[in-house]
Amino acid sequence: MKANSIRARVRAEMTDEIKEIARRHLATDGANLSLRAVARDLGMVSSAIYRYFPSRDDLLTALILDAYNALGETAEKAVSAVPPEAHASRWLAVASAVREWAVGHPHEYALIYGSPVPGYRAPEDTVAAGTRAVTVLGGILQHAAVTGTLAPNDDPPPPPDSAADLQRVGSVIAPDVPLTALARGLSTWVTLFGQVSFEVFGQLRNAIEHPAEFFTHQMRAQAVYLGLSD
Amino acid sequence: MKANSIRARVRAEMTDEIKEIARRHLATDGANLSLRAVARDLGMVSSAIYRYFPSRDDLLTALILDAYNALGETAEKAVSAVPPEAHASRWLAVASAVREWAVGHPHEYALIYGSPVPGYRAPEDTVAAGTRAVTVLGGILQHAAVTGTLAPNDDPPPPPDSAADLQRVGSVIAPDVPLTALARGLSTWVTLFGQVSFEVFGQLRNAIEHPAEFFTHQMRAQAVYLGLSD
DNA sequence: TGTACATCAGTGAACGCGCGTTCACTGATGTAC
DNA sequence: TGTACATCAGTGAACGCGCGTTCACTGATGTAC
Repeated sequence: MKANSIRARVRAEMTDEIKEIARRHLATDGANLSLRAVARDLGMVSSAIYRYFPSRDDLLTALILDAYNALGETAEKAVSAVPPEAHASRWLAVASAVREWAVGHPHEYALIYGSPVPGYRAPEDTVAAGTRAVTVLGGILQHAAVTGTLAPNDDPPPPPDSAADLQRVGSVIAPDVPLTALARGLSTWVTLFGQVSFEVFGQLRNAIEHPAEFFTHQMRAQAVYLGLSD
Repeated sequence: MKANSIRARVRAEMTDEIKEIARRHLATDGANLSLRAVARDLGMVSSAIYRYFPSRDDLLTALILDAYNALGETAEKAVSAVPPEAHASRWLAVASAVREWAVGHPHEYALIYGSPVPGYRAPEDTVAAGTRAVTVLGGILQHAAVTGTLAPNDDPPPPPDSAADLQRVGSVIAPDVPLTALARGLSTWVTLFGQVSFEVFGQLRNAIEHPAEFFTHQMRAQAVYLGLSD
């Protein structure tokens, strides 16, 4: 039993090491990661990897899952470091944490928010992990709504199909947030990732030379747009 | 001379056909497109392609350039179909055109707005082609500003570095638009592409089931945010 | 207008390489009695 | 506690494949006199 758990621990460490090296290879190979190259860096023969991952795609799936969870955890940690009533600051903390993680892990970010890998179909559990981060924003809006500090807006109501979509999304993570505020929430969420993608993917080159400052300024404006304050 | 131009025309047609087939291959291979597969589909031997493109990377560059220009042209056409004073409608037309092009050409969209291709460095002329689309939004804002119909906002002024960035960007395409409006413009631009990327890259799956309607609603809100009206 | 020559498109073989995955194997580590 | 057996990690060879690029070539098309 004890001996068995040692074996299990070694196995877990080895699995982590494989993923760690594979992550490093994302920088050079992108999503068409080479198992053999990873094995080479590990000093093993390529077939040895099959003791840990049944195929290349499974290794990729593990990396994707890890990336979603790392980003989700980052967002959760960032939000919990700010008092719950400081809604605007909470939002700013989440947004900055997302950006910093992405800038610090550009290839992992590309894996989950970049072009889909052709021929690769993400399993269900990655989808679940992918919702951790949005849920954090939902929580902020919900808290602001129930404490009566969410500034109202006079946007026109969303059209019926969108209203249904928003209702469904909101019912899980932010049931007390009005539809028009939810719409703004999603818009802001999209803006956050649009901003991060533009920066990480190099779309701001020759335009914005101080992306961090610009980002903060834009996200502060989004806090106002969302109706959040401290 | 005349005979020469026939040869030139045939050559141009062949070049187009290669690119056309290569574009089709983007769907299955993504950015690591196979020259040999393209040649196979053309019914030629793989080395024949080298008569038209000096290397695989040059073919890729041509595709990227074409994609930027196709998107830019789409945006320019969309805007010119709406009267210049109808600023909100012009914006909506541009946004919808961008989305429709992206949804209709998802792999070309991924090529220019997705994850950067590892090891590939885009030449300068692609950067220039990449600005065609934003320039259209700049033109709308500029027209609204000079005709005095751009609704003012009371945003705080951007911090110094961002102000300089915005100044530089704006001086070319929208010199009479105030800085805070430029900041909103960029934010909206980012939101547009964030929204499109989320849809095309499948990030909205299991959330927004009617993306077209949702998109229009969001872009209408952005028109208000920008201070545009008809 | 007719002919000699130059240009060009496309061929086919070859180079050297890397890839994912399978399989029978060795030897070490853990388990059961 | 000691031994026979089962489990497991890692090896090394092999399979069948695809890739980008080069090169000497053939034959058709265009150019110059």
